[in-house]
Amino acid sequence: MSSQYTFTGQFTFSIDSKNRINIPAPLRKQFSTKDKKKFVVTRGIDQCAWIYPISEWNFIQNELKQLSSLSKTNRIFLRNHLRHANILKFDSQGRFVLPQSLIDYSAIKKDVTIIGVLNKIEIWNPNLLRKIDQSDEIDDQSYEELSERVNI
Amino acid sequence: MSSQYTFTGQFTFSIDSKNRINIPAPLRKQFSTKDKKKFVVTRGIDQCAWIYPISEWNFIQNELKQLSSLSKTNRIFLRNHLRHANILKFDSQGRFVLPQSLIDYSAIKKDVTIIGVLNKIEIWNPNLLRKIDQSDEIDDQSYEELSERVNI
DNA sequence: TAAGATAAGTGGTTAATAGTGGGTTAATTT
DNA sequence: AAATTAACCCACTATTAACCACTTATCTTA
Repeated sequence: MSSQYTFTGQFTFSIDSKNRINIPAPLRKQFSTKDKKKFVVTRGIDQCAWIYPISEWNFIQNELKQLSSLSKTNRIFLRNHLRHANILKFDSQGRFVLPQSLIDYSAIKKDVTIIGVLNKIEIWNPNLLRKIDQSDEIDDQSYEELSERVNI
Repeated sequence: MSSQYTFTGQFTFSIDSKNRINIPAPLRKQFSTKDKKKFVVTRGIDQCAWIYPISEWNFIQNELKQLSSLSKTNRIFLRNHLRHANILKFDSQGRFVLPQSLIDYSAIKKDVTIIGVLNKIEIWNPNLLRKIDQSDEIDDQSYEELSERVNI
């Protein structure tokens, strides 16, 4: 069963003096009535924050349950993924306050770049994203491997 | 399963002061009632913008959903493919506004050349397209390789 | 083939919404 | 009880989307 969410697009917003960030309307509109305005913010694997609608997060949690804690990698991964997860909801203007720990982790100052990546939303420091963009080229070998699994 | 869309032809239109571009009627007429007026504009692999009817795009999205974000290559690939994708619909006159980022990317000024390429539509700066046209000749060797896979 | 009718392409105006900022009250913490 | 934080409300501005209007081209039909 696959996700109902298909976030796309890129937006440049700002974080205000009360650490509030606005969710871009095109993304916010996708939130189903079932999920109300609830979502989870947590650490991304890269240096950014990830946002999952609550139903997505529940699905991910079920996936995570399959990882045995006998493996050290699993233990570390589970810890880091779960301990920084905050269940939030956005206010009547569509904003939420980004926890200080995530502001620090993703080195966010004044501006943020918000991008939709299918079932999640990423919050970036614009400069970091730009840097990643340039350094993280996908090599031909990886493209070859991708092509065997994805037909587009 | 192959696409229902078979866009063909070339048209020269203009972009107006509000960054609106008209979809040529022959192409627009193909949009199925199922797709309403919804489509996706995104970066082409060459220096142009690509338009996919929403059902075409959904197919691509479903393929992308199979990629786990635990892989770094996947994360980069997903981000860069999705962040430039804008879900839009054309207005009652058959136009849409081309996002500024795509205007920049494809170096569009006043005139645009719109061409149908099977399941997608390409938006070009006429000068760029002309230049590509001259430099990107297909050599005999490549034609040979093509001939083994496509029977026309 | 000429004239009317229809559709297509382009331009502008208005009304609604989105993004942002700040203040007030309620809740929680110390 | 004081202080800090979180929820809620109101307001301003800029952008966007819906609407209306005009000109040119194409098609139809007498």
